[in-house]
Amino acid sequence: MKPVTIKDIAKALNLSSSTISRALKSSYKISEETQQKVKAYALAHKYKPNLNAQSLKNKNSRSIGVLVSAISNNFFGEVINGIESVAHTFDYHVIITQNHESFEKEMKNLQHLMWRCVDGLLISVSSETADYSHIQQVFEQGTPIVFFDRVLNSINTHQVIADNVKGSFDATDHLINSGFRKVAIVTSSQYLSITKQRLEGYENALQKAGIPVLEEYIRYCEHGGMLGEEIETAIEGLLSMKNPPNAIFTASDRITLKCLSALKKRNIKVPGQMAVAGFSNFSAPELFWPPLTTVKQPAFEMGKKAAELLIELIESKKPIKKFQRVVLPTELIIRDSSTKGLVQSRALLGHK
Amino acid sequence: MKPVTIKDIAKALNLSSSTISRALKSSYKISEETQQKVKAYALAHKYKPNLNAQSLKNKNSRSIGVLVSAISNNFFGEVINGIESVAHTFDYHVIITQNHESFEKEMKNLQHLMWRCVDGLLISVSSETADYSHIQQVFEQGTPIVFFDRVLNSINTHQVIADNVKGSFDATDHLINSGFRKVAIVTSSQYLSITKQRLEGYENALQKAGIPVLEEYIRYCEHGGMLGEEIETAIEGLLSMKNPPNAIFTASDRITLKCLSALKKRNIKVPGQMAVAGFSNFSAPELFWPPLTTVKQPAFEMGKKAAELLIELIESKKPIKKFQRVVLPTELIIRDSSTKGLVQSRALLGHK
DNA sequence: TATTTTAAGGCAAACGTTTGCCCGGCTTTC
DNA sequence: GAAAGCCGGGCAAACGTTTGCCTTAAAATA
Repeated sequence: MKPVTIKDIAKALNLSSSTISRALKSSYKISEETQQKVKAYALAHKYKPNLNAQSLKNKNSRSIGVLVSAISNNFFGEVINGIESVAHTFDYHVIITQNHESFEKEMKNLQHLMWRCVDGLLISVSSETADYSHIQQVFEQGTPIVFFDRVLNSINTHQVIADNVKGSFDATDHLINSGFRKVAIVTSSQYLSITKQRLEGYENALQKAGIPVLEEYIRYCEHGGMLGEEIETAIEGLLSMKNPPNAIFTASDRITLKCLSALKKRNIKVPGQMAVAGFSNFSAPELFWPPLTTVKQPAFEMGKKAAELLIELIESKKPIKKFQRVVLPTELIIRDSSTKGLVQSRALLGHK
Repeated sequence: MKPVTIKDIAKALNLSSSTISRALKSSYKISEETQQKVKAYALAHKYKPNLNAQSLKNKNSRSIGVLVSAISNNFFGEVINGIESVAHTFDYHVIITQNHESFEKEMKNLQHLMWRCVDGLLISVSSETADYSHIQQVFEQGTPIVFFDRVLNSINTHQVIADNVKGSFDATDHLINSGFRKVAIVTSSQYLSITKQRLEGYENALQKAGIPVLEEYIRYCEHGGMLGEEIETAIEGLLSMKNPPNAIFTASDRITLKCLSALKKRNIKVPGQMAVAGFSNFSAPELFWPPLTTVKQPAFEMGKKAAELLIELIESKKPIKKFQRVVLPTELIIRDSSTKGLVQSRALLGHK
């Protein structure tokens, strides 16, 4: 019934607790023979170290904390799968926290994780996060951190991101090449690294085509699209222009979804009246109407790589000074939402 | 830098540790005056009890474990949001584990959670789970458990489920009333409670309409649709019948999605050649083509209720003998995928 | 032979809380 | 006036591990 402890083993084998502890750790101070005996007994009796006791003593917890905006977001769901896949093989536990794009919640979650003595943090900041002193602080206290997706450049540590510049360049370029020269962008808050990067790719593509960048074609969503009216305002603003766009590049899962809803509500046909392409990791973009042209990020790999780097950071004896910035390739998948007629009409014919 | 401990407070206030501990807990053994003093000091110095020390002493952890199949499933994502909403107000932490419909993983996760000394469990079993001895065991050891969604009747504790019988009755009935009398069902593994319940509703609706239940119209997916070929086999089986169905009722998020993909791949028009309605909590079913008729479960409420019951179970002084079976209402939302012509043609016209 | 080294392991304190028991002083009760 | 009953609080052990330091005996060195 009761779990077996080191003391139990000590008593059974007529040794002291310290010997057991050391034997299980293969300390050089314990003879090979004794080690074997102890390990065999431990295995046979399913000894599991008491995590709380270990944590109390070592001031760690064999767990890593994850800060994301929302797990219902398919992208983050996949990232977490990647994180767990490596964390579990290294026997770390993953504690997931969601901030729902709220700075307030992000701070609370961070505090909570620190209280839980997590050994390291995997962070993708909220779209409201303009002030990073809370993160800076725990970083300076020595907590290992790896950023992914939405990174903070002011904190010198590993980063794992998608090639946002190229991804949005590809999408915008594709829209332009498909005949849409009036391309708007609906994106997250200015604070976010991904916003800056995706904006850069968007502007690069326009520049390449010799199209001037219109400020009014760029719409930010302070709360990353969490608030319904954000998107409504953005779409309404774009549509009511004297020279409205005929294509929209949407910069995230949630924004893509809400933009499409907003357009549908207004009976704007996509792609007939408005072409759409966006960053997104939906599980079935081909089932949408229209099938969505998407820039897909390698979410699972991102989580995997970030977790690997973090655990390396945690377990490294000597402090690591050289930090990596891992950039993962994105993939543009062209479907109907961004095309001018052809594919669409085939689809229509199919439904006759 | 170092977090303040009870000992620090004791030293500062010239009291003993035990007094501090009791004062913070408002023990009757400590005078009102001293309590005030201690609490004020604790607050001022941001005292946070060391969780590991508490857990070690009390053999609990102020955390609850959650067993689900996959958080990328929108339904479970929402359930977890509900769970967290109440857990956090009661200062419990939520540890989420995914089994990806694997019995093996479910057992591992359960063991891991027990190792972490979770104070209680929120369980929705995997579709492979036919043997529940692992759950039975921790239950008998006294761990509070609340089941949700996919429940186990053999273990006597609280259950929170959706009204699966009525939900699938509604959907099937609606399909029949829309003119589809050859309704098949693609569902999860036979083991699951939701499968049995949803099958019951399906059969009730057929019975009401005087339609005999055809065994070949019922297709199970042992792995809940995790394996691509499961759905392929099911769809292929249905389509190759001498008397194929003209409507499919799909019993879960994942199955709905994969069935639609499989149909699309075969160029079967929905709803022209095959009507579809299914259980699902997609965030934007109206953006699919066709817009999906869905039975929506109150996922957030389910998580909330389950967590409330669990925490009550955990914190109750006297053992609770009387267990509830909470049944939450479902909602049928009719869209194009299940209709015969009218709405669909409107949609087509709109795209001309 | 006397001394140092090494190997193998034990002792006990420590991590931060909790809690059963004890204690001194004051008020009550007979 | 002595016994009993609070009241407010302290002592110390315990939870299960870890680790610095000590001990012992044997082996190596001088």
